[in-house]
Amino acid sequence: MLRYLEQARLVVPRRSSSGYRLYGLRELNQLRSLRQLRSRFGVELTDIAFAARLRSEQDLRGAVDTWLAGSEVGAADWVDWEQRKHERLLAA
Amino acid sequence: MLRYLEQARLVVPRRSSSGYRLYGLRELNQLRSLRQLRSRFGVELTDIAFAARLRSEQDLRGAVDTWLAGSEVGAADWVDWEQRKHERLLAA
DNA sequence: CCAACATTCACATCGTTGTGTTAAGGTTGG
DNA sequence: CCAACCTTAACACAACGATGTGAATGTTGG
Repeated sequence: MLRYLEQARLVVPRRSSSGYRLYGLRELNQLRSLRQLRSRFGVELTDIAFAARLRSEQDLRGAVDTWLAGSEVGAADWVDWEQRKHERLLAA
Repeated sequence: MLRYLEQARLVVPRRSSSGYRLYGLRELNQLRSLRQLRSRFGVELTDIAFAARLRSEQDLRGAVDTWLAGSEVGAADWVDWEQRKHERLLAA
């Protein structure tokens, strides 16, 4: 999993001269808070990727905002959706 | 696909008395702009779901912002990621 | 030197996303 | 009435996300 997160550039440890991954305080904190984000909010990695894009890509943010406004998607709908996903999980 | 979008509550047409889906101008616009969002920005449906959550769930937005700030993930990294995904697709 | 670690690479698995297909049947315009 | 639509339900499926497992090999503290 750590390798996966590294490849996704989410938590990238430094390397020792012989290639060993060195996890410092910074990385441990990232890992802990990342786990919190995921368990408490059901956030997925692609979601974080998207959040990062939203804050840096101006026109993307505009387009998304426009879409959301134009379609009156109350967040309640989406919460419902995520919730049903959860329920399906629990049913197994 | 239309059924899928309806179930995901993204584009929900009205129904005739006998259950037929009635797509009006509003829905057609939603479909067109949705397709643009996807093709131009590589946005996925879960991303839009997440954007909707971000704008309504205060504490979630805070948590994500904190995480992004604390880990100095330049958006360039994520763009890279998405780009490699694309390249892999094209390679097939 | 060697046991206990680490590394990469490759593969396996399970659920989700986004699509399409087919079957069995209801609605409707002409 | 009937052909041409629509509906739901069920299944199929490739790609991706998130995770684990194993083999073959390198590093290191004592």
